[in-house]
Amino acid sequence: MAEGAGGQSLLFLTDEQLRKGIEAMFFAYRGFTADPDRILAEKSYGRAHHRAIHFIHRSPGTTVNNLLATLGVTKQSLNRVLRSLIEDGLVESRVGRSDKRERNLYLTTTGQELERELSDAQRERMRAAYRTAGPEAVAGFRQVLEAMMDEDMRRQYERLTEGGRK
Amino acid sequence: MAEGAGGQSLLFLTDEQLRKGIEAMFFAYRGFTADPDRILAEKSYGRAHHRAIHFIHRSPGTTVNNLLATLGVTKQSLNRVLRSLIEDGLVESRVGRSDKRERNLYLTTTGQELERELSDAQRERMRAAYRTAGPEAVAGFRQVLEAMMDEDMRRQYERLTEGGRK
DNA sequence: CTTGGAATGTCAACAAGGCTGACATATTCT
DNA sequence: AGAATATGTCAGCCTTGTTGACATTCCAAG
Repeated sequence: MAEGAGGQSLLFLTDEQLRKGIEAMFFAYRGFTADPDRILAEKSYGRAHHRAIHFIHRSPGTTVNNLLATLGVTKQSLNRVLRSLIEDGLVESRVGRSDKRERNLYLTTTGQELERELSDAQRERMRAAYRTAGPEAVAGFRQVLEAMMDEDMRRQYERLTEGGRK
Repeated sequence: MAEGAGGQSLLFLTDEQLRKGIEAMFFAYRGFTADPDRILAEKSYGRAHHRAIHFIHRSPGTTVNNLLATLGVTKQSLNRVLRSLIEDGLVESRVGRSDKRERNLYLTTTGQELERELSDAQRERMRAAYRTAGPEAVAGFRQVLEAMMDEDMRRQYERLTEGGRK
């Protein structure tokens, strides 16, 4: 039953299986953001701030335009978040060296501290999930997620993970 | 190097691996919601409407309180969304049979059509990802997602997937 | 029967964080 | 010199989350 031409079972492609995957994504993403959200709420920041901090940490010196592309929001939206982070002394914006129109973004010491706190919390949940599921499951997890991305996002993602710091 | 007491490699639990998983979740979730978002934008609905429609479809006759617990929002927030769906004739709200304080929620024919359109789009991307990654990867994907949920969410999730329609 | 509590709905106000459009400024490229 | 680029900013709008207050309706305990 439901055997493909190559004799391989395609039961994992039924609507029922796909629906389970969809609902798993929904609930898991809530868990994924829950811990940072709690920390951020105390400091009256939101997810938008977290995302900005995360990617500035990942690519220190990145420009505003780069960040816009990674986050997929408008400059007005990002600017609001960025302005508050700069005012609060978590992010530093330096005029570009070669091209003075650009602003290079860096985390300050305070910014790095918050980044640490947030990513520790998020990593801790991830680590627990990984440990529970085991290495083979983790490999599959990443494969499916990568296949689920849009082309542009996959490029962003690969640029980050391959070219990332060692 | 990095071998546990049982001789099993723990390299998949390094901060680097965890960070990749975190970023994969971020980008994949964008892809996950992209197709429904496009359809919803045309009809001037948002993700909140999609979520309500999805879970009413999954559990026809569910009460408002049930839906609140599943979605994790306040009744006021849900009520706004629900009201517009009822006004537009996508959702029907019937007074409860045994307990008349409760409202039982159902999709109308029109509501079912939109649900179909949305879930077709979302399933299509899921199917493509599943097919690319293969059945073993899918099993791992689900395992990690389930391990990532909060207790309450996992209960919600299991109640849905186990007790769900056949 | 009355009263307390539960479930629901509604109104108002507010905030975060998306969006668009328009415009200013500085800088670089042609 | 003029066009294009990168950024910032102002104003206004939308969705979707929040809290607080209050009305209604119904069930169940006293």
